[in-house]
Amino acid sequence: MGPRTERRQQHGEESRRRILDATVEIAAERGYEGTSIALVSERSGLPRSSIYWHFRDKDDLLAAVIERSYHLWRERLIAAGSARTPDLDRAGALREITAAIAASLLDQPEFLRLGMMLTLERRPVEAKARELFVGIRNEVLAFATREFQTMLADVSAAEREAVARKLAAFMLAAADGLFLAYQLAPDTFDLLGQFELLAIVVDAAWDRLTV
Amino acid sequence: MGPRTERRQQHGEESRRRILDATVEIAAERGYEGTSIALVSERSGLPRSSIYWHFRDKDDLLAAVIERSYHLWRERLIAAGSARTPDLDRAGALREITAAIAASLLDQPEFLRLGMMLTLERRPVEAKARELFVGIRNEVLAFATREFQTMLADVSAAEREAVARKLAAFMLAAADGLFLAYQLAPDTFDLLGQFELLAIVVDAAWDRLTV
DNA sequence: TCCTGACTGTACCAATCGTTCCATTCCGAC
DNA sequence: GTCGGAATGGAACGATTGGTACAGTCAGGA
Repeated sequence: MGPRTERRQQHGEESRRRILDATVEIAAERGYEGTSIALVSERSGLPRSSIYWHFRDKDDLLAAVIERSYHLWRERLIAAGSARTPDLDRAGALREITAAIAASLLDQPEFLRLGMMLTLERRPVEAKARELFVGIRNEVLAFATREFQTMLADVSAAEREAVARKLAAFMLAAADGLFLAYQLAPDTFDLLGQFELLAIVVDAAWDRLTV
Repeated sequence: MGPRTERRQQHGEESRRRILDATVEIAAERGYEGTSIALVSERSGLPRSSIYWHFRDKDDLLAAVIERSYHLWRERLIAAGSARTPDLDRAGALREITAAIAASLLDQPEFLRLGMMLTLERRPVEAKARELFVGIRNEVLAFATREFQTMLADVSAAEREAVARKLAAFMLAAADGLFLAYQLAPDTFDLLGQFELLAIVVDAAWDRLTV
């Protein structure tokens, strides 16, 4: 890998990035079937043939978009969640977590938008992109479950995992729902306030499930 | 309207129903753009021209589908929610409500599936179908808010409406999220258990918001 | 028997779909 | 300058898209 390939790759990567930028924008607006290669070409300024040079086919392109938007969202979430106040009580910790999720979703909404669309769109030939999202989603759920388990020190080991899993699944699903409601009416839906309520609600459920 | 028109209308209504049946099935699977007239024709067994005889265009067809699936779901929800146990405490009442919602969604999932897809799909030319769903959704929210207000007798009138609206918005959004998670993994997601948890959670939030 | 209006069947339209092909351009290495 | 691979440009492909036009079928009323 001399400097030659580096420069060439820089040029190629730049085009690839522009294609992905255009695609994520379109796909988050119009779903899988609504994302046409012609529109991607038009909005990225690159010819159709370039798209097929960088990606095998449409399915491959959409999968790449999911992957990249996931990583962008994940970085944003980690950035928002890293500044944790030490020695916080459970309610406070939950409030910080939900605030971080809300911030990451406001900043990088494309990943979840796209993932939800792929969740709902059940085409006969299952798209690679959908499978990718399902896998990522399961990882996130497993991560949240582990986090909750460490916060459940006072519960017997037997029921700890079950409670943690149930709470994590609920919290993730509820966060999805709040995001969706926000997509429906961004001007009137109080996303941040609802995420605060989510923290309160999970905290309360904690008591009721473990007593 | 003599017997002649009746018979003819019966025939026509039958065709119209078959078209709507096929469309709702396809649209709930593939979204707006994925719903092609050719596929609707094939699955309903009626020629394309009949579809255009019954509906002005694709947009009109989709709007009709939304409307009918909403009414079907609504009937199912009312049926599930009408058998309310008298003199139940708040927690019990909430559990009955969430159970009714869960049952209606399991029985008539198409309405919410379709509505969510239209919520996420933001095409430049806003479809009539989407506006219809937004309107229905606002009605449901208003209804839930009113119901909650009557259950908030112990709260001062000033904050009663605000609290009821916030709780109703949260409950609806969370229900959407649970439904979505179930769509993602119907085999592993415990929809009924999660809806029970939703009842518990809203009951707990009630105390914390009104104290 | 003929008329009428609801519905069906066929053919057609321009536009767009995803994809392929291939000639051309670009640019660093030699 | 020449070579080679990365990348672009443009044309073309067969299939499918939503939509229109129109003739034909059918049943019931006059």
